[in-house]
This record gives sequence, structure tokens and C-alpha cells, in this order.
Amino acid sequence: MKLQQEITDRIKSSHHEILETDIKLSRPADSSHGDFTTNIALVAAKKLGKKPLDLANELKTELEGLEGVEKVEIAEPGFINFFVAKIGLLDNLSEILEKGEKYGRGGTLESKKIMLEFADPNPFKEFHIGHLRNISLGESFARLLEAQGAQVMRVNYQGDVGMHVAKALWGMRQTFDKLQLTIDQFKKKPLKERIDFLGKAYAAGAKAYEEDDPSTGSGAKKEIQEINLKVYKKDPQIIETWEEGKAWSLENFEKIYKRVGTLYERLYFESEVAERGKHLVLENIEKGIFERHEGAIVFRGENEGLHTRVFVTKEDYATYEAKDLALAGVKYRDFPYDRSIIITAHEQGPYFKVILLAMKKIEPELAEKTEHYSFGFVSLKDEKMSSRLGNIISGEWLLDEAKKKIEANFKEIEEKTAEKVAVGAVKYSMLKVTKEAGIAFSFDESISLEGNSGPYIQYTYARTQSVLAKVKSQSFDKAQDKKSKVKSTIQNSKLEQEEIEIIRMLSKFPEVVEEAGDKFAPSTLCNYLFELSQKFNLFYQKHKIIGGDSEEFRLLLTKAVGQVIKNGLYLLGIQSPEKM
RNA sequence: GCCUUCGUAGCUCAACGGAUAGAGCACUGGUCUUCGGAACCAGGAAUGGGGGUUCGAUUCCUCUCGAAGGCGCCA
Repeated sequence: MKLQQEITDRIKSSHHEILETDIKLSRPADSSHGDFTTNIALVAAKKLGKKPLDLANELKTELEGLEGVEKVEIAEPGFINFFVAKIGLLDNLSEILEKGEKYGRGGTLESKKIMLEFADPNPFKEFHIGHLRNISLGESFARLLEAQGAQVMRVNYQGDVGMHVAKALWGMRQTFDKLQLTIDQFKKKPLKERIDFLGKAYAAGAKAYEEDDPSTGSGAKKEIQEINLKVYKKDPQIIETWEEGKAWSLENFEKIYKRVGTLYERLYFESEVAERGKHLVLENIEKGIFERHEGAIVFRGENEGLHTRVFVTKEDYATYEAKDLALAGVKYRDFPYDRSIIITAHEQGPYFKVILLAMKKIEPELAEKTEHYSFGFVSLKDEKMSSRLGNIISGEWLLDEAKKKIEANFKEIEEKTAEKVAVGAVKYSMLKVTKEAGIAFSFDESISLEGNSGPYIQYTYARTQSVLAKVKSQSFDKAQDKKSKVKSTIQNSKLEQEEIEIIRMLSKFPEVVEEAGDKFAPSTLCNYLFELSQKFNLFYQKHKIIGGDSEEFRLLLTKAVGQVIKNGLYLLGIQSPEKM
């Protein structure tokens, strides 16, 4: 980092004309192009009326003799490449070993308070693989932000009122009537059965609602709408069933959160912000922010390039939009944040644009702090996933199947480890692609145990630990206690190409972490860890660690690789088993 | 119809406007008297199509074809 600063400073001081131009120093993909590279000569050549190569050569003479730089090279058509001296690389290695689990953590978000809302499964509906992607992304993002020094409050906002709930309640009642059962009798059934029941009830309600023709049909639509209003009014006729169903769902969700390693500080519910949302809208009609139209209260987003949305229905209850508006204030009261981030699927993108525009007019200081990030849809490769059709893939099913696959392939594996690997495999599959991309999910292809997968990286970690364990209690352990010893061991080693590649890779880690946090891109970190693992495995294949002149150095290198993989996996929300 | 996003190898995905477009899976062939074979090595195969901007375009602009999502009483 320091070196990079020095290089840009030198360029600036030698050529004041290019001060205006942004000097970018980047990491070349190919290590034959050095440790750092800049295209400044290409960018600035025209402005200075020079040929790129000539300018590059001019700059090169200015840049000679920088401490820590072994050589500076010019490459066609005008790149300037910097090669860090061996001593610099080795300093990186001792830094990693010294910092340990703190390596990769920085302070650009020091003392910032960040509210992070993610997952948002709805009670009465299933926690499906889309939610699994959301919670994987959210947890990783939370950890990446924390690594930069932020204080993150993880929250979850759940739709416990609204039409989907009414549909489920309608379906539940049908079943109770048919089976002559009461809710009390149902309570005693195992959680899984109750959850399945809720899923089916919702599907039945949704189907009846959709297929009902108001003039000739069953009247289901009207019934469901009535149930919806009763829920808002906490009608005693429906409230017990509602409370039970909600509690079952939450119990189920809690199990999943625990399994994937997310601990929420606060669960928000739509029912607690509905009233406030409605008032917020009503208060702002006079100011002209909302208007009445055909009995409903709408916001005219179309006046500013967006689209119009209904905030309060003609039945006089708050829609999702009004509730979301109210939620911002409630969140701020609970945790006065610097930033408030909401993570949802892409389909909510246009919706949030409208909400944020409305919020900007009502509570501009909150709107300014609010950011919405979205990710691509998780669909099934071969068929369409739909809760109405009842063919959605539940998050828990996926975790269970992954675990079964692991236990079948590796018979002697411990149950606890299988669980860690299963969660790692599933999460990694959700994190390794850019969040923008949709995932066409297929169990066999997506939940991979080899190649670019969570288990491959976990395996590499276990491998490093296994090697280190072999030499425990020998000279290596004692050597670690003496920093000077480490340093001299490192500096006196001659380096193989594979070792240099690994050290270069290791020294990039803090930058990768920072970038992944800034851009909300855990996939960048996934790719990094995969590449690091590949490099280590190649090294492992070609060179013997234990025995030979380089033993101590190679053990230190192995230890550093293990440390970085562990730190990286942690930031993805994935555990690193010592053995597997 | 209008708006947004996306089209890269047989499949699933990478690539701050940068150097020879990278991986994984699948397929073919190879590595093991070695510390963990969930490993390693080698091989074939791709930027939907047409224009434009740029020293340089998968990336930016434009047209076209195709896909997904959104568009006043769902969340």
C-alpha cells in the first residue's frame, strides 16, 4: 500500500501536467507483468502530445531507484510495470503471520453505524433458495463491512400481514373444516409437518384467489380480502390462527438462521409499522406528495420518470409501500445509522426507486442514508419455481440434500463436519457468482464438492492444518515465538516460482477484502480464495513441505495460506473445519 | 405498449476500458515409492448480429434479434 502511494506521488511530482489525470495503479492479472502496473502513459500521452512509449520511458527514468522495487519495465503499447523486490514480498509474509486473524481487516468504515436488512422471508410462506441467497449475501456483506471497522446491525423485515397471509389463513381454515380439526390439535404436530401444512395452505389460498371469478365463482376472492382486513384489525375470529401460524414460521426461520450462522439483532414486522405508515401517508396528502385517486391514495412516481404506486388502498389499509416508508423511521430510532442498506431480489428494484423518491420528499435525511442493493433471481434450471405450484425448493431441503450427498461420498466423515461442509457448499454456490447474475439452479451442478466450490477451499484449509499438525511441538512451533527468527528464516530462503506466486497472492488479500466490501461483491472474494487454493495445491503437488532445507520457510508459508483462507471464508460466512 | 437488466466454450459462471478473453463441470489423455486424490498436469472449444467512440471495446453509445424482471389497490 505504502509503495503504491510512493509510486503515484513520484509520477505526480515529475509530471505536473498529468496531475489532473487519475493515476491508477493496478494488479496485473499475469505476474509476468509485475506486481503493479499503470497505464498512465497511455492515458496521458495525447494530452501531452507525446507518444505513449516515449512518455513511459520518460516516467521510467523518474521512477528508477524506488526503495522496494526491483525493476521497472515498459511494455507495449506503453504500460509501466513494477516488480516488487523479494524482500518486499517476504515482508508481506511476516506481516500476515504477525497479524493472524486480523490480517485483511482495515479501518475505512471505522465507527460507522450500518443498518443491514436482509433475507426478509414472509411468515406463512416458505424460506426458499432465493432467501438462502439473500441471507448468504447479507451475512457476508455484514462481515465485510465489519472487517472495515463498521458497526453493523443485522435486521430482518417480515410480512406478517397482507394478502399472502390472508391466502394462507384461508387455506388453513379450509383444511381445519375438512378434517374437523382445531388449531389446538394441530399445535402438537412436529414442526416440519406444521410448516408443510402452511406451505400447502398458502398454495391452496393463492390458487383459489387466482381462479376465482367474482361474478360466477366460489367467492374465495372476497373471503380472502375479508380475512386480510380482519388481520389488520386484529379480529378475534382470526387472530389465534394468525398468531399460531406466525409463531410456527418464525420457529422454523430461527432454525435456519442458526444453521447458516446469522444472528439477527431485531426482527421487524409489517404489522408493527402498518398504522404508522398509513398516518405518514395521510399527513402528506395536503403537501401534495400523495393524492387520492379512485378511492386509493397514490404516489405519482411517473411525474419523475418512475411509475405510480398505491400506498393506501381504498379499503383503507397500508400497502407494502406505506409500511416500508414507516419502517425507515423506526429503524433510525432503534439505531441511529449512518447508512441503511436493504438487500432484496432484483424484482423489487423499480419498487424501491419509487419508495426512495417518496421518502426523499418526506424524510430526506433518511432517504439519503438509505441504499437498496439487489441480486438476480434464483430459478430452477429445468422448470419454473412458484409457490403456487408448490414446486419451490426450500432452503432447508437444499441444506439437507447437500449434507446427504457429502455423507454418501465420504463415509467416515463426522456429522458436525458434514454440516459445516454442506453449509459451505450451499453458501459458496450462492456467493461465487456476481450478485447481478441470475442463478439457474440445478442441484447436481450447483452444489459441487470439487473444483470451484466451497468444499475445495475448505479442503485446502484442512490440508494446511494437517501438514502443520504433523510438525507440532517440534522446532517450528518454537520458532514462531521469535519474530526475528521468522524473519531470518524467511529472508534466507530461496524462492521457487510457485512460492512467489503464493506470496503475491497473499499480499493482495486486504485489497480484495476492501473491494468486496465497497462493491458488495463477495464473488470477488470467492474467486480470490479459489485461486489462492489452486496455487497452494499446485505448490503442494510439486514441492515437499516437510523435510529438506526449506522446511521452516515452507511451513510458515503453509501457515500463512491457512490463515488467509480461514479469514476469507469467515468473511463469506463459511466455517473452516480443521479436518474433513 | 412503456421502463430496467441481461445475452461469453456443450453446460454453469469470471474478466477497474487494457496486455494472449479466464475458471469449474462434462469429455479425452496423463500424474501417485511424497506431507490428505474433495488433489495435480495436459488437450479441444466462446464474446447473439450490424454500425460507432477510443491508442485499445466482452465492457461505453446506437440499431437489431433473443431472454428475464417491473409497470395504481400483492409483497
